[in-house]
Amino acid sequence: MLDLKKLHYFITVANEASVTNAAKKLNMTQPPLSHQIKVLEKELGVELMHKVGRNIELTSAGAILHEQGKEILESINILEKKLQDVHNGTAGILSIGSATSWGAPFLSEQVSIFNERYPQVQFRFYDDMQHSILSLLEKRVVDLSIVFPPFNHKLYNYIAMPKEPLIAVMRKKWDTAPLKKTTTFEELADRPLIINMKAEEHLTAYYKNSEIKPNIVCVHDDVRSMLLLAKTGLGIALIPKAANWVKYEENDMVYKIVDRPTSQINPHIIWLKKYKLSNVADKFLKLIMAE
Amino acid sequence: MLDLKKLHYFITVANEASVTNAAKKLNMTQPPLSHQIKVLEKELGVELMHKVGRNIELTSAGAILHEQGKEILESINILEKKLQDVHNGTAGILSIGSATSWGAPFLSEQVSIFNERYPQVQFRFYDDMQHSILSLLEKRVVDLSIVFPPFNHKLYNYIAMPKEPLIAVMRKKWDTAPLKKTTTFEELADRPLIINMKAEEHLTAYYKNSEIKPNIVCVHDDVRSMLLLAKTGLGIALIPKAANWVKYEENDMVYKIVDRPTSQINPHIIWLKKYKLSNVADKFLKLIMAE
DNA sequence: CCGTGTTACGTATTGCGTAACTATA
DNA sequence: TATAGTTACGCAATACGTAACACGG
Repeated sequence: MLDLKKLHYFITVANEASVTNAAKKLNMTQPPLSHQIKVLEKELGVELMHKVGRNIELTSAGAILHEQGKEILESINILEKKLQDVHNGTAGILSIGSATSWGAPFLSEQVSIFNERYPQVQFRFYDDMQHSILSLLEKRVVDLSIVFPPFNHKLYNYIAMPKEPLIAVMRKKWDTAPLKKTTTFEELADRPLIINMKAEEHLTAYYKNSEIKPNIVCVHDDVRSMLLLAKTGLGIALIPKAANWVKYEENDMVYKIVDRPTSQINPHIIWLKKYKLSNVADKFLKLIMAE
Repeated sequence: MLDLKKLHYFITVANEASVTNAAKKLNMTQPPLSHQIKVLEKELGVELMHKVGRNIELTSAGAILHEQGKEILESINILEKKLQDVHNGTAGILSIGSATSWGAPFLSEQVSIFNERYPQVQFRFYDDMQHSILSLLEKRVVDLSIVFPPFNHKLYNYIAMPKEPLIAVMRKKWDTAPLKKTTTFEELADRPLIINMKAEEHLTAYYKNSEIKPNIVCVHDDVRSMLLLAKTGLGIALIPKAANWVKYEENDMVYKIVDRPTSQINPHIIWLKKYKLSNVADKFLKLIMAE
C-alpha cells in the first residue's frame, strides 16, 4: 500500500526538481529523503525519476504520479478538514423530527440563526404524528424531535421551549366580540372549531366536568390546511401563535389570542438518553439554551 | 498527515462493523487494530466510532470518512496499477516523429499490432521536415523518429527498417510500356515527375554524370497530395511502396515498381543515445526487432 | 573542488503480538 | 459467563540524522 508520507516527499521533490531543495522544504536532511524516494520506487515497482547530469528528471510514470498524487493529497486535505468540521458540529446534517407541522415553527428562528453561523450544516425536518416521530428518534433517523407533553421522561432528555399561546383564526362573521383582542375557550365553545388532534385532547379534558360541549367541526393536523379552512369560513382555527406565519392579507380575517394559561401549548425538544447526541445536534441545543 | 494503513484499517472495521472480524480479515490480532483506530482518531482529532452496547457504531464524521476514504483508497489502487502499466510500457503515450508523411506508413502495421496488444498506449505522430524532427527528438517531444539517411550515427541509435522500393504512380497516358510491370529511372527521365525533396536529391545524384536531365514537374513532401496530383494527370508520382495505401479504384491508374536497388528508400527509426528511452518506446522497438 | 545524489550505520519511534483487564448482554 | 473491546508491555521493523562516499560540471 502506498504511503502518503513518501508520496508527499516525492511530490515535493518533483515540484522542486531537486532532492536538496525538497529536503529543506520538508525540514529534513537530504540523504534520508533520497532514500525514501528509492524505497517508494521499490514499493511501487516503478522508476519515478533518475539523474540526468546534475539534475533530476521524472520518468513518464513519475510524471503521472506527480499529477495524480497532488490531487489525491489535496482531496485528503479537504476530507480531513471536513471531518474536523463535522466533529465540531459546524458541518454535516442535522435531522429534526417534528410532531406535525405544529412543531417546526417554534424552531424557525433558531434554525435561521444557526444556518447563518454554520452554513455547512444542512437541516432536515421530518413531519409526522407524534408516535411516528418517536420511532424516528429510536431508529436514529432524527437527532432531535419537537413534541408536546406528555412524553416519557425516563427515555428522553428534553428542553422545554417557551410556552406558546393558541390563537383563534376566524372570519369576521364568527367574531362575536369584535372589540376584544382575546378570547376564551368558553366564548368559543358554541362556535365551530377547527383544531388538531392534540388540541382535541386538551379541549376534551378542559370541558370534561363542564356541561358545555365544544363544537368541533374539523380535526386536522396540518396548520396550513387549518388556516385555509378557517379562511373559507368553515369555522375558527386554533393554532399556536408561532405557527401563524401564514397571514392572509385580508381584512376579513380576525386573529385573537386564546386568553387562558391552560390553553398555552408547550413544545419540548427531546432526544434519546441512551444514545450520545451528534455534535451538530449538541451545538444546536447549546444555541437554543443560550437564548 | 493521514496514514493510509490506518485508513484501510478503519474502513475494514467500518465495513465489518466489528473490530474482531476486521482483524481477522486483516490477518492481525484484535487489540493492536483497536489501538490503531484510537490512534487514527487522535491524529484526526475526531471521534470516528464508539461502542454502543456490544456493537460498534460510526459517528457522522466516521460515516463520512468511511464513504470518502473508500473512494480515495480505490483511486490510489487505480493509480498504482496505472503506474505499473506505464512502467512496463503497456500504457502511456508513445510519441513518434516522422520525416514527412513518407515516414509513418512504414510503421503502420507495427503500430496496429502494438495497439491491439496494449490498447492503453496512445500513439502521437509528429510530421515535419527531417531537421525539425531531429529537434523534436532533442527537445524530447518525441521518443522515436523515422528518418532517412544520412543522419549522425554518433548522436542516434537506430534500427534500419526493410528497404522499400519506390513505385511510380501515373495515369495510363504516361505509361509508355504497358506490358512491363516495372520501370526504371531511365524510362521515366523524359516524362513529368512528381517527387518529394529527398527523392529530388536522389535523382540529382543519380543523373549527375549523365546527359539525361529528369523532368521534375512538382516537388511535394506530402504523399497524399502527390497521389492526387498524379491522378489529375499532371505527371508520375514516385512514392514508397508502403505509402501506397491510397489506391484509387480506377482502371485508368497504373502502379509500377521502380526497378533499381539504388532507387529503394531506406527508412530508419532513430532515438537519442544520450537519453534513456521511455519504457513504451523500448517495448515498441522490441516488437519491431522481433519481426 | 563544489554541489549534487548515494551508501552506511546508530538511535529513536512506531507497530505488532501476547497477556491481562473491563464491560455488556 | 461468554463475547465483545481496552490497556500494558516487550520485541521487531521503520525512519530519521550524521558521517563518509561517488560523481558530474
